[in-house]
Amino acid sequence: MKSSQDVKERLLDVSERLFAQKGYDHVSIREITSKAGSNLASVNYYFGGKGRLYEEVFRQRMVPRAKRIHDFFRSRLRAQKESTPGGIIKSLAESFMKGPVGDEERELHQQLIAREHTNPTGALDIMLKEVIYPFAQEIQELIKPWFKGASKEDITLCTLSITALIIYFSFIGRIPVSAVTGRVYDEKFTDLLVDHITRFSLYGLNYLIKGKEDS
Amino acid sequence: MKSSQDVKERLLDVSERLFAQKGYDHVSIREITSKAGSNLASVNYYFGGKGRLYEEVFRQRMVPRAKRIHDFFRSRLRAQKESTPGGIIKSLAESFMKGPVGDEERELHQQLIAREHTNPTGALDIMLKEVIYPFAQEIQELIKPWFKGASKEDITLCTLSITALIIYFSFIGRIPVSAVTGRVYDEKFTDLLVDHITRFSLYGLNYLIKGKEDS
DNA sequence: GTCTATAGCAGGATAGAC
DNA sequence: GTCTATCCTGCTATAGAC
Repeated sequence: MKSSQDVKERLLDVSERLFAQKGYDHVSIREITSKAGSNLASVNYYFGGKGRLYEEVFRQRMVPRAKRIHDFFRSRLRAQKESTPGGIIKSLAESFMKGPVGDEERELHQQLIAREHTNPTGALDIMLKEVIYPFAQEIQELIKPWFKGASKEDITLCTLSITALIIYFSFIGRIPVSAVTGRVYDEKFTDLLVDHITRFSLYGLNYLIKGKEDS
Repeated sequence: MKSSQDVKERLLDVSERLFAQKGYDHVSIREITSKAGSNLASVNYYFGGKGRLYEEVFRQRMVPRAKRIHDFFRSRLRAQKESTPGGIIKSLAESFMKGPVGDEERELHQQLIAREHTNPTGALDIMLKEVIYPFAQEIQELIKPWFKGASKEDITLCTLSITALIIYFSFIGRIPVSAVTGRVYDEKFTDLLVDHITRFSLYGLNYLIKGKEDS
């Protein structure tokens, strides 16, 4: 039995994958509906158009998944006795790069986010408001107690730098990263990257302490 | 007098701006030719199609501009008595974020590069081979002597991390960066970012030295 | 070399039968 | 609710006049 719920869910699943793989413009309603095994008119019937379907993918798939990653990060953190900066960063990198979702799903997620960064539609705003902004606030609060003397702005920028590294290495920069290092993104390389990001960021954070000493 | 050279040049200039602003798919030959004041057929006549025009934009505009930025970096470096890691990184960030081109041109350049990262066509390969790869090699060679004990791979990853920060803060991450910091990208903020990237990276590099001491 | 007119195609959306 | 047939728009590319 395929209830109308099933059709909607399948449309969301199929279109999310296609949007991530090929980008919004390169996916046609014809392709979505044929792969979802539904009718050509179904996208318009259920969502009111291709653009609305895209938005719903963010609301019903991307946001909840991002929240799961967020929760995963929190539980990781609780598992440590004490949240040191190193522990925070490592939990962060691992949550994003090896988090609570399958490899393929994570890749879809990162790909769509990356596309929205360079081709922003309204959908990025949904993520910003629902996930990115609150998450950023939380990280800042976690880091702050360790760097009492640092300004709020410096802490914010450091937080952004850590996410920049994660986003770049986990997806946006894949092509140049592979080209320059000569490596493919297998599990071993991902582990190496998590390790690198953690250490580079951890040392980077030190400027919050030592920044004022030298000139 | 408009020689055929003029038409070609105008087509390259106009289309580069449009491709950067709207992305390849959202620019039509009609718009390009009308803004360039040339005929609808001129793109096909001179370049052999929209795709070829796009490639030529990279070959004739992006690559030379990137080489100018590269040269600017080198001259910056020579101006210092001694190339310390801090000097190298600062020159790097400044070359990209305040380099030898006007603000609008730099924004176009970064925008196109960013689009190619998430929507790769063959054009990114041109940049990789002609600019990105050789540039990355050069930076590595510059940094290497300062961190004798570090592995080649770690140095490569650090180099990539520095470029990741530059790329993220200068364009890809603009929307989240503005949202989280509450600031707009004016000259003052750009200066602050250059400063932050330099310091964060400089401290980050330290793990190349100290990495082995602590477990 | 330059231009117009048009071929040829693909896509989103919808009307209306069932 | 589901499906098909079709409309309409917008695009690239090109043929052929000038």
